[in-house]
Amino acid sequence: MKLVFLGTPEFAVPSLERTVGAGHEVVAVYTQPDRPKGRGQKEAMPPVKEAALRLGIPVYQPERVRRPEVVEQLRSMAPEARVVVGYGQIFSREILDISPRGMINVHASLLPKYRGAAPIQWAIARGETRTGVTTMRISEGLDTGDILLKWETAIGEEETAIELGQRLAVAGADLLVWTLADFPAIRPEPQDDAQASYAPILKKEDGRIDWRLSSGEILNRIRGLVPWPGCYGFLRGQRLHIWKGARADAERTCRVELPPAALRVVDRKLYAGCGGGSIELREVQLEGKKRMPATAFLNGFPLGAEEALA
RNA sequence: CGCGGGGUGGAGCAGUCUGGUAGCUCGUUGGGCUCAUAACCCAAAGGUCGUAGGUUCAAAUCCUACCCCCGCAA
Repeated sequence: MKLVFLGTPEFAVPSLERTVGAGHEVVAVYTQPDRPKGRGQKEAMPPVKEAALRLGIPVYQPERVRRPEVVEQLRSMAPEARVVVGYGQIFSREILDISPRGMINVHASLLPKYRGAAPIQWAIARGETRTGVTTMRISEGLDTGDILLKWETAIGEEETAIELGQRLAVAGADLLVWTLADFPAIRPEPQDDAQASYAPILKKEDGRIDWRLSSGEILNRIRGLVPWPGCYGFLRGQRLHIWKGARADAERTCRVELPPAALRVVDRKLYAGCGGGSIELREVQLEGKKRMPATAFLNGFPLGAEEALA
């Protein structure tokens, strides 16, 4: 099938690679423009662009896809369908109608659950035990299009958003190839809006831990919000990232009871109080420092008796 | 030239402003104590103080250049 691929992040790379691998003719890849990135503000190309260059596919990086000349360019390519995986720009009606089979999207959740920009992270952060990937036809709403295929999987108890993201990227790529192969036979199914939930784009502030939450809720956030924004509190005015936590009673029968946000060292382990109980902080990172095991952190940062996070 | 912090025995840090014997916590090794121990006591090993140059009687510390790591921001 003659296709145009639109995507940007790491998550979209397997979809692009497998689509090509399945024998489809990807005539062009659209992705976000190179942006100054990271420390030093160096220009960096999106992961999908790197993959496309590797595969020898022409890359287009319009500042705005909705501009008339870009729409015209897309139309002139006359693709049978267009595949969208995390492109990062909103499409106009005009664009949606260009190809006969429309635009096919891969979304990292079981729609209509977790519509939006960060379905993987929020599924974990909210304590879901199952999730999946969905292919759908893009409509004008936010992830509201008719569903084509779904694939479901369990979320591991210790699985992080990074790990789940990698799994779902591959699963999504497979599902996409299936969808393209069976396209004429698939009956698009409208989403049940009553069942919908949202996974809004993550903000730095989403990582700030509310220590009144239960230990389970906090641990879910720690797993779900990696690698960004991560979960954090403030210790003596400095940001302290919590990269890895564990149930306080995981290995021992003694529970450590602390008031919310209080920090305490027991048996060389670092505990933080939360709503009803506490969690063990396994891996932390003080602002400007490297991430390190809590034991290493404690060696160079002796904690007072009344220390607490804010 | 986006803002900022940092590179000191195996790990995490102090010491740098006010040059002059390299220190702390932990780990490691040996020994002791103990029914026992990740606990406690004693002892030991282990560092060209990121790299290169400069200033100085003397540089981890002051000056110059470079390399690497990290937080913010995007």
